[in-house]
Amino acid sequence: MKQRRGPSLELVRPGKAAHKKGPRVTSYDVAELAGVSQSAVSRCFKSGASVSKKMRARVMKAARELGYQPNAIARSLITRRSNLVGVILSDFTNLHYPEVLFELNQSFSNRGVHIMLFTLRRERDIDEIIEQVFQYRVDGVVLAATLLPRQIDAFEQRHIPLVFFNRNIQDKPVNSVCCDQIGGERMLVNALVNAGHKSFGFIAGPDDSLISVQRTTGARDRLRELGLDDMPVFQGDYSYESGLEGVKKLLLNHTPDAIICANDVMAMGCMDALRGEYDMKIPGDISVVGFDGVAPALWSGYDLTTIRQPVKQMSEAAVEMIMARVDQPDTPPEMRVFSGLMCAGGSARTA
Amino acid sequence: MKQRRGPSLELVRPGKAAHKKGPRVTSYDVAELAGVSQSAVSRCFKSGASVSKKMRARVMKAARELGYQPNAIARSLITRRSNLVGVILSDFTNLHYPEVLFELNQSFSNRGVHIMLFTLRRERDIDEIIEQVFQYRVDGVVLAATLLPRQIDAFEQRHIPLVFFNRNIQDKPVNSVCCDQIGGERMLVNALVNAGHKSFGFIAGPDDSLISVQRTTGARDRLRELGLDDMPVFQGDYSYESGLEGVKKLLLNHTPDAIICANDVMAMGCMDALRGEYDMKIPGDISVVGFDGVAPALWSGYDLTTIRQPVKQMSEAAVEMIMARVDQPDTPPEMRVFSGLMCAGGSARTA
DNA sequence: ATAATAATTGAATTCGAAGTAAATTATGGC
DNA sequence: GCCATAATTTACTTCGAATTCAATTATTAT
Repeated sequence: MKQRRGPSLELVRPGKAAHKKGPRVTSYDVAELAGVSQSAVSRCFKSGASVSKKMRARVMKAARELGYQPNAIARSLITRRSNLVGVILSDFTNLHYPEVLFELNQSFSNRGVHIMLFTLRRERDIDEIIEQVFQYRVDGVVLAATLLPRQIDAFEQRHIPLVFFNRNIQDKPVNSVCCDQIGGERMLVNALVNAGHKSFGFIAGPDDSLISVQRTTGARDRLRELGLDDMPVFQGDYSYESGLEGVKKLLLNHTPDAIICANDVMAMGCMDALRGEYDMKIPGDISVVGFDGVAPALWSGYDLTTIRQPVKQMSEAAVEMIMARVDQPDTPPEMRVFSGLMCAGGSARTA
Repeated sequence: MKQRRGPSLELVRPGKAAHKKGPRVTSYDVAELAGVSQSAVSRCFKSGASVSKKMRARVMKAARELGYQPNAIARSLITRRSNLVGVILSDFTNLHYPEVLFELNQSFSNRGVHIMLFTLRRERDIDEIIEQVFQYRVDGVVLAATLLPRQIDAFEQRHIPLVFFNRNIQDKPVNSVCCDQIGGERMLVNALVNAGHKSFGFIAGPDDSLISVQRTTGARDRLRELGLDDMPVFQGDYSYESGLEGVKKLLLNHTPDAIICANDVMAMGCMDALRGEYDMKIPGDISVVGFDGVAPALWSGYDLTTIRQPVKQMSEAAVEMIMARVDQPDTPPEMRVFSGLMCAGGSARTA
């Protein structure tokens, strides 16, 4: 086992500790200690590389002694793969999104990919956020927010895989994963009508929310098909408070026997208002249904009849689509629509 | 305005488009188009740099034309600053943590720092997560999870600023931001006792949760000081279900006139069980209090009496501490304890 | 044992921006 | 207009790991 002084000397880089901070352990340090080349160290940390086990053992021992961890930043630079994805969420206050984030994180981390989180304070911050996303050379982006065509183009030009979460974009072929909003509302309406409900009220989300628009028209169209009267619509903003407010507005003129809410949070506000301020029995006097299937809605306190989005499957699908594009950039855009699961709770009379 | 063909030719790098992917725009491309050096481009994108306005204008124009965005990965490599921080969360199902994450993200992004999210499936995954955090050379880490001394040491050796969120570590000086769990419980107990409650029950979190231990002893000690009987403790796991279960166990033998829960989610489970399965009036027959101040607990359906953690201030403090250490590595560890805000709701008789 | 082949290993280069020091240009004073 | 000083600008090097290709070593076939 002859020592190789020569080569190992050449490994000492010129201005090593020249910079500011304390000594960081690099692959050169490991190489020097193990008496091998830097390339060898690099190869030892790559799975399918050609390394003898003697070499691997020596390098790993040295690495362990020095507490070496390969620098993912440097690796990203040369491989052009950051193993980072951006997740852009517009509405973090809606209880639904933390769940989405959690599931996305699970799915990505199973593939060794990490999430950089971006939240939008105001919708118009999006351009700034997009710039930052670009700067970090993320491998892909999952968006639960809306983009303008020119913004989508920017992603395409840079070949950054993009998946929209619950927003389908018109006039542009893009990847998206959606819950079938319309189908979900139709299920709810069918169940309500079958149980004898005749008069409806609707509490919607913001009018610039495509999800809300879809849920609203989904319900309205089905009611029309069934020959029922048009329902009054109150426009809320997905918040609990707007659920409370919606009830007050809807009960001003007439008394529906069912209120359909564009999401669970408003539905819960709605229920609290009906019980607390109108002393109505749910579902005896009135039925309430929501959409999303967030945890508190399923608790026995609310026991909300709702459409539960298959968040786990949707997240997994989004991740699959991103990764497919990363590995195979010419994968064509696809739209995957998942049916929600009807959860018949005690908040509505259903048949 | 003479053209400088010579120098700009030398800027063409040898094996430019040799790699795999399509052409990415780099500072060299911008330099070439603007007819300046790469250094100049770099300086134009740095705030306090010495650049003539003529130069800046020319470079910016070229950059805009090419859609150039500086590569944050390459920048991180040379500056040794990633502007990334890791946030490690152990229990994402607790509604409290999404709020923490959101506030942390707000505070960090105000400082141009981005969050890499890590969640723990099982507590023992922590070592693996730590490795990944190290690999990305994050500038700091916020932890809402527990660490062993050896793990803390690893962070110190690498000079990675660390802040614990609601976990105070014994026997080691570390940065932490906490809500005063003990003080909070004392406030609750005082209010309950002042209103005449005499017999208590407690629903705790997991016994390896320091927060739960502190909240439990905080309540118990105050009860003892006030000369009241020791309270039975049911050990839950912070989940809604364990709140339900806790009620069943606590009501088996005796009937307390107040149940204290180690967090809001269990308190809500507790309330639902009392109302739904025991048909008890809250707060007429029994009082319930929680801890955290999560959104649903403050809704009128529950209107829970609880201690609201000042999440925004705590997050801002955590961020400040991280950034202080980044800029000034020898900043001594500090522990910042924030008092919670007592929210007297309708779930408890209080005075 | 020897040639032919396969498996390892290493030197040098690359990713893209930033810092350093030297060179150039602009400004000021007289 | 000329020298001194300040302000810009450039060439070159650096950060740390991966990769290419040539060199070396180990295996196999003959």
